[in-house]
Amino acid sequence: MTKVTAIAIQIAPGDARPIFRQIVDEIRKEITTGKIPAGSKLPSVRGLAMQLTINANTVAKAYTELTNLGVLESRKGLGVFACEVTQQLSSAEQRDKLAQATQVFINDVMHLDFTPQQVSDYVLAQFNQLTQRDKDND
Amino acid sequence: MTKVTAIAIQIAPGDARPIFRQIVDEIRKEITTGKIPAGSKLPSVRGLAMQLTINANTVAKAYTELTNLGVLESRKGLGVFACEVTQQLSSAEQRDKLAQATQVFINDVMHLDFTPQQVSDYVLAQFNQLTQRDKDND
DNA sequence: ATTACTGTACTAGCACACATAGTACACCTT
DNA sequence: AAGGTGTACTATGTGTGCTAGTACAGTAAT
Repeated sequence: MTKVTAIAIQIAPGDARPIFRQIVDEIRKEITTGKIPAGSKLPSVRGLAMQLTINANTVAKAYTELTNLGVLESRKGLGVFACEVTQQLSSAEQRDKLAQATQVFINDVMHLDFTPQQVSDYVLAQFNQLTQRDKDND
Repeated sequence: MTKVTAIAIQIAPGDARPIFRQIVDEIRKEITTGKIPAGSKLPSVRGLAMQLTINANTVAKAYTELTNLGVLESRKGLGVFACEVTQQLSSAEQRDKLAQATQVFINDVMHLDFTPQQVSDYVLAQFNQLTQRDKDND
């Protein structure tokens, strides 16, 4: 039997995001950072639902979206697995996503009393810290 | 009669944000960048609703939120006006908001094939460009 | 005072997303 | 054959967004 990779998700009631989206974001992050190795098996929809004390359909919805994103691969009767390759977007699409996310981000922080340089520096620091922490956890 | 500052809002049907939020974001941005001068009068809830062909309640909802944010000031029977001072958040609250927005932003872009430095540079460029464009439009 | 304009506060209805619950089916391993 | 897997339904309840209509209080101009 393939070893099932445990997932340390915590559903936050105060989080504005719906439950299925919290699951999508968390699993995607853990796969991107390598916490969930490529090819490893994830908990079953019923198992993860039991663990998080939520409905199995909610987990299935998250898994479906992750499958459509190319992050997960599901095999009927077997389970869902982390994909080997996760990057299928073209350069143009990637620039598009970066531009869109940046616009939302700037719209959020432009009302604060920070200079563009301060914001940019903070982003860099946080981004690097996240990458560094993931390496430590390997 | 006080001159009413026109608002060049366009409601985008494809936008995922609800209508009242698009209004909030746009007005807040125009006030932050100075396109809407402090103290100037904004269109009435019914007027702006007519202009955007939406319901007056939706505009009222946006105005209420902007008033709670301290961006607008409303006077019964007179109208709503852009506030003089818009910053009432403490340093701690501002850092909090920056941290939260940054976390969401990184979570969005970390799946792309960009280095932290590239992302940080792009944020800086876009932020500066926005500030610059606003100065040009003065 | 009357009129017309302002913001504000309700109620009602409709549509949609989210989440739960239950059931059923096809697939795979044991 | 049995049990665990993903998947696909239906039904129900809840909350949000938006529209529509009505009503009320405040302000300004006449």
